[in-house]
Amino acid sequence: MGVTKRQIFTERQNDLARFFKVLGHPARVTILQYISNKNACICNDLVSEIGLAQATISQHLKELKSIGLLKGEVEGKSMCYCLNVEKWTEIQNELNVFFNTAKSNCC
Amino acid sequence: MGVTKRQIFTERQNDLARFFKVLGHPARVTILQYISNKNACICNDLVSEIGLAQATISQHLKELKSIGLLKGEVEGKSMCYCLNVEKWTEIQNELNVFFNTAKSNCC
DNA sequence: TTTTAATATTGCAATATTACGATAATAAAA
DNA sequence: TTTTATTATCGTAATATTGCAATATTAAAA
Repeated sequence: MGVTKRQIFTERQNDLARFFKVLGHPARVTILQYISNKNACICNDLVSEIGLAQATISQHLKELKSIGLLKGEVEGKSMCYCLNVEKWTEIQNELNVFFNTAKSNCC
Repeated sequence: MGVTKRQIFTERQNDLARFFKVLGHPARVTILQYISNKNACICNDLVSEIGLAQATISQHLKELKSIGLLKGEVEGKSMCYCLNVEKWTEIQNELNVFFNTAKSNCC
């Protein structure tokens, strides 16, 4: 056992769950807050800002990139990460549709 | 290793992540959709509707209850689950604040 | 070219999650 | 009281996630 049975759900259900799941870690929430706060994009400051090892931060950034929430660009010898605002808005809208649909059906 | 370091994050960051995490499974997304669709509250239909064992569904319901998204009431020999609309709205608002704050800081 | 700085990847250990069968608990029905 | 139906909990196996040290990669600087 132990395998999530994705095949019994719709693509939309799986996609929604995937978005929620990636956002479902305090380090990733914090990374997103930090990057958006700095306006300018951020790279390794996260390591000193958040108390996690460089390898760990890098993994979390990878997850956030995997759903398109972050864009990373090479900037000299470091990486410049910034919010992908289009995707950000798209996901926010998706989640609101999910919430509003449920609410309107229910009550 | 393997333990999420919650102590290095704020309560709000942990709370947000917790909401996202609970919603981050396709079975739980599906359960919420199903319950809200039926308007009337639902209990064991979920087991036949979704292709998961009764014990598994029960665990997922427990998770959803743990963040207050569902209310469960005894109804004869079965349980009647329904959306906790106040909590639903509250969480939706929290998530929107998170999304909007990031967006307005960033761009 | 060699060094340095920043980031990514690999490999591993610890922990958490997912799922299910078996069983317990609960309440109505017989 | 006994049976039946429904839901919860326990125990366990499989898988996934988290975190870090060590190492690789990459590009500027010396």
